[in-house]
Amino acid sequence: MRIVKALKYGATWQKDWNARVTHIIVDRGMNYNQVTAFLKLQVLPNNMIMVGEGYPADCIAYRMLVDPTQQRYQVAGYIKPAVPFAVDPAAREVAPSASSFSLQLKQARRAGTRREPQTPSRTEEAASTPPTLETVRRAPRSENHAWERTGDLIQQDSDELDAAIRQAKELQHLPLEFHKQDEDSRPSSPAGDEEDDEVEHVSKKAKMPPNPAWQDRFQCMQKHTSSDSLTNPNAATIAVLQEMCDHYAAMRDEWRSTAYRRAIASLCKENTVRVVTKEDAQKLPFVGERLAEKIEEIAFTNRLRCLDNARLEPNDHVLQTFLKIHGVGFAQASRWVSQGYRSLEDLLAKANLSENQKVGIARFDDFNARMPRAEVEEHAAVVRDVLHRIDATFQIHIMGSYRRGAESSADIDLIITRPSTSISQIRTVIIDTVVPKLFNSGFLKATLAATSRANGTKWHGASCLPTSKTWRRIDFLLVPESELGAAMIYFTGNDIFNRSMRLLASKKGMRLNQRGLYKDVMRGDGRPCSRGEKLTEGTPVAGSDEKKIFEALGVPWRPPHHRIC
DNA sequence: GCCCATTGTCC
DNA sequence: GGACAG
DNA sequence: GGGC
Repeated sequence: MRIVKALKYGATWQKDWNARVTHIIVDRGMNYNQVTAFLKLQVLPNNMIMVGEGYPADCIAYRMLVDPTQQRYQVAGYIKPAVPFAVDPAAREVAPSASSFSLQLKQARRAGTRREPQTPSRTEEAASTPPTLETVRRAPRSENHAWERTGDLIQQDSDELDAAIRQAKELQHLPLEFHKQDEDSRPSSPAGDEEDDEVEHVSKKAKMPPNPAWQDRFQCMQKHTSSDSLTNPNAATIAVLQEMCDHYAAMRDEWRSTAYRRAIASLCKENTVRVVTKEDAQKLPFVGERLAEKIEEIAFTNRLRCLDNARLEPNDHVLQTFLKIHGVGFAQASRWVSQGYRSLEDLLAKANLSENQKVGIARFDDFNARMPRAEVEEHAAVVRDVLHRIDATFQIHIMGSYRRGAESSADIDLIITRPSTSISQIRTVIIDTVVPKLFNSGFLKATLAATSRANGTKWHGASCLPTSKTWRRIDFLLVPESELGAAMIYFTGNDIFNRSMRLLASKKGMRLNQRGLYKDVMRGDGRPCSRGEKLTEGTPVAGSDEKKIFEALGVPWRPPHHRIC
């Protein structure tokens, strides 16, 4: 990552030891002797600049070549050559012969995100002492170079280097290693968390008052709408955190991204006062020390330095495109990228694709488009017509974002059920009759995941209205009456709300899935309610009625449009 | 140092 | 059994 | 990244 970044700002990267080399950037953890041994040198040539790994980052931050002789860039074991030559003005030019190669720091290409150079994004310590070239004192560049004296050009060990490059490329989607030092450099302050202690006490004593405090931090306990966004005094902070969240999501750092999402949710709830200090921020659930510092930084400076850095990350548009193909996840997308495929056309021509992926590519634009509510209803009506022509007691419920009240939806989620009818009977009708009929009428266009005859409950595919040519993703969930409530919770979502409900259930020794709520679940690690593989399925508590499931879980009822987390 | 939801289907 | 989806 |  550091190499890629430095290249973007105008550095050149020499893969062998040659006359163009001006700086040697040494990884933290390596010392001077290791470097010279690796380069097969007795001693570093006087004209060579050897600095620690933080140097390029600082140069980028300050938009200049900072003084490489500063203490913070010193490599362990390196004794600065006793230079002080008579300071000849000409000699103060930076490496004249080399500068023409690489030493002009250039602007990053993405111009939109840049700002004034005098506010470098570093810690206070660094910011207060902008390094300056004026202090640089070095010997004039010698004519006979060290590598010439040592005889042969060094046969660079390109295997090792290649391995490092491959590794760097593989690591580039991962967390922002680059910013670690930024975040760690701040001394942590003792934070007041007495409130939290009390919360823990309650749960540890295993007393279960009607609504113990420890439950309050679950997403499903709070009502959330999309509406209360612009009135929140923390809206600006939330927006910045959201962008970080999106960034980590794009990097496929699931846990960091959900951490941000949870913190954002807490901040959304705090809609009366503006959270400014990190002490206050840390009192919010899901906000720890580091997020609290970030919130404070945003409140004071209206921006976040590590987000500025994140924006510079080369986001791989090819990867992002591949990820939008139905049936393609991060594993496959990165495999294709590393195989050199650069476009959907490449994939069609060269990659071997699963059937679903073929559909996903052929209907790439269709599946990535959203449809208005009215169209969702039309699709459901087509299915309902066919179903009712067979048996009018079948019921269809439109679920998903539609039920949550969204103005547009990415797909159509339908629950199909019928009173006093077993799941296998429902399945037979749907798979043997309804689906074939819908294919014949031209409504259904493709099957992406068909339910197995034995015990399946879902059917995924694509549908298209006669008045349109855009294929839509459509899902059927086949549900017996006795499980309708649980299925509705499951299929209404959103995903965060579901996970929160299920997590809460497991904390209470129960289990929630699309079939029902179960109690007395024993899990493998001996602790009945926290985690681990379950040993017993548990006994059913509720399933047919959404409200009863909420009730049994101790969650205040929330209509679908308040389940947006 | 581990967990962070759970299940069905595809391959 | 991992990847992917919902 | 937070909670335990």
